[in-house]
Amino acid sequence: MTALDFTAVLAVIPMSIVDGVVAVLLSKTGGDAAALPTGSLGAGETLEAAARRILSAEAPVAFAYLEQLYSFATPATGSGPTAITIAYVALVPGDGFAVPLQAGDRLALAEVIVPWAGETGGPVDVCTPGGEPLALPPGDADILGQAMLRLRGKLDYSGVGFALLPERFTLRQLQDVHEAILGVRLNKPAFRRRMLDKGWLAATGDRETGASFRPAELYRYLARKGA
Amino acid sequence: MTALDFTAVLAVIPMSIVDGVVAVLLSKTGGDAAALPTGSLGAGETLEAAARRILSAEAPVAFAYLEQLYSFATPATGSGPTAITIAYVALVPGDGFAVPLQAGDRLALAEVIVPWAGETGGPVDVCTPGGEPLALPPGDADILGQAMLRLRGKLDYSGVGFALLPERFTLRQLQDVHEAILGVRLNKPAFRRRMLDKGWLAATGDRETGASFRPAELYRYLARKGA
DNA sequence: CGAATAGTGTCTCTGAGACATTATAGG
DNA sequence: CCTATAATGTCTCAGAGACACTATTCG
Repeated sequence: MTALDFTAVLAVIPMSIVDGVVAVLLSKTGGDAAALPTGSLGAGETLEAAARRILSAEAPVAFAYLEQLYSFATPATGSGPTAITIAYVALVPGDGFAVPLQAGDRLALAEVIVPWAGETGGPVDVCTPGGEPLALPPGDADILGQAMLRLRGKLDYSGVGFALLPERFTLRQLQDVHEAILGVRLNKPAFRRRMLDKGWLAATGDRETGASFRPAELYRYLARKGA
Repeated sequence: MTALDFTAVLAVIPMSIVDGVVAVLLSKTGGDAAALPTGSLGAGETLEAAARRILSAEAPVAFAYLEQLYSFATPATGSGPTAITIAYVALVPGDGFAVPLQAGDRLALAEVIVPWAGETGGPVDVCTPGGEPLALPPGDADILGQAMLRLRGKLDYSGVGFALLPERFTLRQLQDVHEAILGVRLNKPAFRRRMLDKGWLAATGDRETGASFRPAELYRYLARKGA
């Protein structure tokens, strides 16, 4: 068997929590159409380095936690060579989507609607913050569904949730992240106990400001391996 | 950025449970050295089809459940192009390793030794059934570690364990699979309750034969989506 | 009947949901 | 004092570990 040549494409999924729901940054491709940001792998580049470079070019967020999702081969269509696409999830903390969205109009903020419960799996829908459905290229809805499935599965044993929060956060913010990803409402006392019992959190002693009610305490995430 | 050309390699990890421990089939590369079976992606081939073809060529087992594991780019070393390697896990049921091992001497049966507990992650060691350590190419121990991590993580919510068992099996065999993958001993009554409560199993009414003691009932796995 | 393993009943402990109660900020 | 939310105490229930016990097959 001889080694054939292929093109290598990376698809990056910039994800964050915006207004209490899971949101992604998409490249505008038309009026009500958008697509995942993509780019080509460079020679001598690792996959993660390429994903980070493409994210900076297409959706320049200040910081993101990257995790490889899935790879697939798109068989050659007539002329061109077969393309290998490697999908990466980029978890953006806090309100990191605000800056790239203001910087230009190439990007579209999209809300992710998960039409299945638990860890069933399958494609998801996306719409604008106003509720208008967005059209995606074939395959992108499945990739986004895989990303949601991965997030739901890793949420309560791996600390991916903290990649979506700022350095210091309240337990209510942490619960909002979990509820947005899981798509269910959680019990507050039980959630607090479970999080604190894991030993991943350190109280800072400081409290949030600007609230017109009792301010919540701010916590830090004690980084563990495996994100 | 122009699209560059890369070579695409698939690495397949044939895994099974042999004598109560996790075992892999490796290609012999020397006296005490072995490597994961690999092959090139063909034009117009999907990744899973290529992995299945390579498995048939390198380690011809009768049946295997395939699952994509991870992809990485090996930067070009001087002359050749950058290689993209996509790793697949092939779960082989029952004693499916027996036939390919007898068919030739290109293959080595190796036992996987996991030096970390739980879902810590990291490279693993391999040795012959006799206990002799086997040398692996750089990176292969990490890929095998990722495979073990994936198996441990998916074991109790996804039914991957059943891909390592024959069509009909006893609850003791199922428990042996779980104990081999998790590397811990499990409580029998609790394990039985948990498995039966999931609703994934159907009793066949038949019992195993050949035992010199009370024969156990045989169960079937009620296939669910997501393997 | 003895040996070996299959399969079950029961106690206990832990973790989580539900609900009520107390605490603390601004207006 | 009122309101809204933070934070906690307590009851209850479900799931799992531990352990002992019964059941069934072969020799």
